[in-house]
Formats: sequence, C-alpha cells, structure tokens
Amino acid sequence: MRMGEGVEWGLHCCLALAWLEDEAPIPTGKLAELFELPPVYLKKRLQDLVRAGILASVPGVKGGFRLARAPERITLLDVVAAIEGRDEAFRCNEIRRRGAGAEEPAGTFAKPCGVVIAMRRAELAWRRELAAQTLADLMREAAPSAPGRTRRHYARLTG
Amino acid sequence: MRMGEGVEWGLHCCLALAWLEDEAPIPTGKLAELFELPPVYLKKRLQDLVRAGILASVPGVKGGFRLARAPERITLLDVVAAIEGRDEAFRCNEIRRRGAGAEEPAGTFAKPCGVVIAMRRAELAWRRELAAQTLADLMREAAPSAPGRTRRHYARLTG
DNA sequence: GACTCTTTACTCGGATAGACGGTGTCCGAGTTTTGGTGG
DNA sequence: CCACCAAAACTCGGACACCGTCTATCCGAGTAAAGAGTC
Repeated sequence: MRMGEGVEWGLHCCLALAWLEDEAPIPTGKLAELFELPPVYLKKRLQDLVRAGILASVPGVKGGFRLARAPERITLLDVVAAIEGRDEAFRCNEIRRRGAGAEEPAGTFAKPCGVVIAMRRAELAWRRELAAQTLADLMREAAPSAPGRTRRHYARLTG
Repeated sequence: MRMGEGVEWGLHCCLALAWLEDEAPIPTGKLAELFELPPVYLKKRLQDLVRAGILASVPGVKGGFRLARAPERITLLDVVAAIEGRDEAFRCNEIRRRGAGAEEPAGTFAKPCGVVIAMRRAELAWRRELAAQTLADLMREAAPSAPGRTRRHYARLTG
C-alpha cells in the first residue's frame, strides 16, 4: 500500500502559500522552483486542491494560487482526500459469496463480513487522526525561522 | 491509495483454515476453489504468510497449509504487514531540503518536518487498530453457521 | 514380510508476461492584464 | 486624452507517453507419501 507523492507536495505547497499569504497569488512555476518539483505535474495536483475548495486559482497575468480559506479550517484529511481520492484503501470484493458461498440462500450474507468491518474501523481511526490536525497546527509546530526563510527565497525567485 | 486484493484473500483464507483446523493441511487448490481465486497467485500470497510465520506449509503429497499458531495470537496487522509490506504508506522525500532549502546551513532541518510527524501519527493509529483485532475476534463475530458451512463445502470438494 | 527404489503429487522459489495506476509532458481553449493604436 | 483592439502571460482541461507496481502464469528444484520390486 502506497500513498502518492502528490500528498507531500500538496501539504508543503499549502504551507508555503500560508507563509506567502500577502504575496498571493503565487504562480505554479515559482511554487515548483521552491521545492524543485516538475511544474506541469505539480499544477495537476494543485488543481485537485482547487476542485476540493482548498485553494483558489486566479487566471491571467500575475495569476496563480492562494489558500481559499483560513489555515485553521484546512485539515490534513482535506488535503489527502483531495489529492489521493476519497474511497477506502481496502476494497471488499465479497469473495465470501463466490465459489462455495455462491449456492447459499439469499440473506446468508446480509451482514457485512467481519473483515470489512475491521478494516473500515482501522481506516476510520486513520482519517480521524488526519482530520484532527489543521494546516494552522503544522504552521505552529514548524521552526520559527520557516516563514522568513520562505519569504526570502520567494523574493529571490521574483527578483 | 489502494490496498492489494491479497489482503482480503489472506484474511478469508486464514478464517477458512481456522474452521478447517482438523482437516489440515489444506492444499492451495482447494483453498482457491472455496473462493474462486486464481490458484497460483493465491499461493504466492500464502507463501508471504508462511514467511511471516502466520501459516505453516507442509510439502509432499497430502501437503498444504495450516495456521502456524492459535487464532488468538494472529492479529490483523500481522496478516496485512505480511502481505502488503511493512513500510509506511506515506514516504517522506524531504522536499523541504531541495530547491530553496538546499543552501541552508546543515542543522536547519535537524528535526523531522511536521508533515511527516502528522502522517506517521495517523498511520500509527491505523496500525494500532489493526493490531487490536485478532483472527479469533473475527471468528467470534462471524455468523454461527460459518464453521459448519465451510466444513460442508470443503468436504464436497474432496469427495 | 521387511526393506529399498521409483513414481507421484505436492510445495517452494524464481523468472516472466500483461494490466493498471501513478508520474510526467504537451497542447489547445479560455481569461485577464499589458501595451499599442486610432479617433 | 480616451476608447478600442491586439499581444502576452497565465490557468484550465484534456490527451498522450512512460514507468513501476500489482496481477497472473509458468517452470525447475526439492520433498514426502504411495506403490513396485527385491531379498
């Protein structure tokens, strides 16, 4: 089981956009330069965040991206779900109904099997933990030098 | 993010092996017939469980697989880790060090970034939930007719 | 009848091919700013 | 000086290769039970 790189990109970009709030909007290319990421592909992931209402995109010259709402109201689950998708990692194919279980009378498998229940419970715990942390929490726990560092580096890119 | 089908297969096969404890060992082919699964590929997944010490394989004629220890001592995390691997879903590529962060003095990024910490915390909650449930719990919560059903179907396969 | 050897049936481990999703790039369409042009 | 128009820069959305992983199969090697042959 593996999570795509887009999640890491998205979270760090959201952090950068939060630090650079007053310089917004930030174009994709500058954001990509900050982390040495492929610009076009990064844009695809940022568009996922726009679709989810986490970022807002400004078209035209001097356009770019900005946070669509306050960092306190952006949870990590929001970002993960926007980029990685909303369906569960474990997908039940109901193999208990195939083969031997095929001839059983209807109603035998009315209740979901324990395997699915257990897996769902685990994923729920995962989601709950992600939903409990916001972008603002990440900003608070980051190094105090992070905001200034980001602004300084960004200023050098535009200059 | 997606989990392979092998996890579902492995868990249901472990359940079946628990019900059929007195008929052990059960060959791969019979196990595959029970759920209409591709026999050779299923064997690969069962071998993963053997490597992890969850199942024991008996070679030779009338060989097959059996549980290597009591269902009370097999957690869902054991099965998932054996089949899906033990490394985390979120892999940190330290993109904060690339690009703008490349020229920073060593020691700037001594502490792991908050993104990794948050992700690890969520995955830990997931693992804890999986480790809290054993195969015996699944057996207890299954339909009371399940053991008999499984034994009856298996008897018909051998006959 | 007991022992040994061969056959058989199964597992084990690796090698291999195809399918699928994630990664990455490119291009055309739409939009807004910038800059020029004519009245 | 003002209004209008064209060019530039950017985002948006879709289409397209590439690559790694998952799915699935096959084959040779090893092992244990079953059966045949011999003493």
